[in-house]
Amino acid sequence: MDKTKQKKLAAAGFRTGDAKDFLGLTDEEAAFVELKLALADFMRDVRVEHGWTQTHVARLIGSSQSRVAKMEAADASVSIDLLVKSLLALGATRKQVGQVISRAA
Amino acid sequence: MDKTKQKKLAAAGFRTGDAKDFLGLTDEEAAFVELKLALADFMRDVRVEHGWTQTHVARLIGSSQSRVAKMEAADASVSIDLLVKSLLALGATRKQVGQVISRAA
DNA sequence: GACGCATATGTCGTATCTGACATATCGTGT
DNA sequence: ACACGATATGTCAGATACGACATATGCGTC
Repeated sequence: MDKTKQKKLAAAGFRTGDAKDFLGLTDEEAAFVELKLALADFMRDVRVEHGWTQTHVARLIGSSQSRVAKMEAADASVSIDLLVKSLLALGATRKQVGQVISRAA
Repeated sequence: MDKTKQKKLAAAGFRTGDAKDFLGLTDEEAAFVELKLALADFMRDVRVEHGWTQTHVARLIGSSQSRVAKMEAADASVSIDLLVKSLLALGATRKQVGQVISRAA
């Protein structure tokens, strides 16, 4: 597993290296986490491409800078609902969201 | 708006015909609801194609029949997280989920 | 190395989602 | 008309996600 992904999975609430994950992380769970990471990355891409700060994005979507940071980090406390709603609020289309999810890691 | 979609939007917690919706339902909100409806429909398709009852699906995903019914109805109380997790647990792939979301209504 | 700005992390009270249960409605066979 | 399996709807206590705030870390510029 490459280091970047490992770091992100860790941030998402899964620690690589302890027994539970290697033994118990099912295919669905892995797919779910990667799907969430893809949305989080896309969220950051959209923001950076517009040259926006996290604080500005927070204003646009009616949230706070800290939550935006957690969204981009795919923190365990952020839902896919929030990511999708936020992306749509930032101007992404439903089609784009679907494509981001479809794309293989 | 066709009657079927109208009924579903209503079930999803939006009542057509009152002022708030026609005045205040933004494009993002509409896109979000339709995205959720697409997942709900897909959930039903997967179940029916396998010839499963809602009770059986509930067992497979560790939930209850009533929640499965609400998922398929895109009830306001079900999250996209739950829909996606459930679909993955039923054997749908991340790619399929993305395609369902991408597809236009 | 102090300042300013952007991003990350921790915590908290409240709001929303969850599975479960009860119960209602539908559909179909007898 | 009745029974019965499947699906829908209402409700609730506990679980989880939310925005907000405080604070920490990074990172250029002076």
